[in-house]
Amino acid sequence: MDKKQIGEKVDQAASTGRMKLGELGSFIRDQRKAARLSLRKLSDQAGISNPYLSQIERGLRKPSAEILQSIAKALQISAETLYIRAGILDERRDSDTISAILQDPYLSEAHKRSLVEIYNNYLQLSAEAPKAATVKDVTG
Amino acid sequence: MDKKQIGEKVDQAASTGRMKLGELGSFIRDQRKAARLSLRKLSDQAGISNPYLSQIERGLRKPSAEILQSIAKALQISAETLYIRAGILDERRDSDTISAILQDPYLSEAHKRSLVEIYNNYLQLSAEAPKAATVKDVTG
DNA sequence: ATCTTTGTATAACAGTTGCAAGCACTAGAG
DNA sequence: CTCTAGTGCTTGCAACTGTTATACAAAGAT
Repeated sequence: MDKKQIGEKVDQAASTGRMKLGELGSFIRDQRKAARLSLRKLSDQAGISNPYLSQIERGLRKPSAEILQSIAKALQISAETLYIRAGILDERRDSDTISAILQDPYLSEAHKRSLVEIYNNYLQLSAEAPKAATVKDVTG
Repeated sequence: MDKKQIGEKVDQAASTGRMKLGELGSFIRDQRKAARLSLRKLSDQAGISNPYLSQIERGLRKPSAEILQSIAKALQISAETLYIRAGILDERRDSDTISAILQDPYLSEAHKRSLVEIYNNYLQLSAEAPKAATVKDVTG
């Protein structure tokens, strides 16, 4: 990888970061408008300064998780929604139930397998259900 | 609420915050030691400076979600674990499995109830599991 | 004994986060 | 028309986050 390619990689990473902040900001602004709130109203309710909220919406600043939490609460949406958009949290997979079972910290491997199997049996009894997912499908 | 009570409230909140950072730091140190890693080794693997990791472990600094993510990855634990301890994420994610079962669009109510019951039975067979969660607990 | 590793202290520093004060503009009321 | 209230943004700044470099004491290894 020569210098030109390294330069391109860096530029790409930088603009990707900015895009993420812009998306988050746009999303917050959209939610705010959907809630019929002015920027000042939302900032008051979230307990943050209105210039700062403005900067966040325009993607100029990267707010901490705490600020995101405050905004989410004021918007009456889940904080996780904002965390996901901010890149703090991963997006849940499609096969939530199996995924949740497999990641449960309190289940043994044997119990996990049993639950997955029971779950798949139940799916087969439901005409509207998708094709039964396997453990392999989930772990990829 | 008179001034004395307000003062006590503020003091309590402040010390609660400090306790939270100390808990997080202790947890990270415990995990590090369980993994038989030196502070310098973990900081290298996490890509953060060792004095900073030391300060985090001693509860002197409040790391960003990104730093927590790096530490979690180096410790091979989920970032969510650290987020919860840092107060970024609610512990209600602990009942992910039940929550996922209940929200699964392809399960009938009867099947949901059955799966939850089986899950709770498995929890009771595990000494380390938390107290069995009920459907009511999850839905709030 | 010496040398290495470990965790911590400290200071200086750069960059970032979030705020307060203030500005420019628009819409509506009188 | 003027004035007021509301709106979103600009700017400068303080505090914080995270780094680097250096140093030290204690523990562990040879």
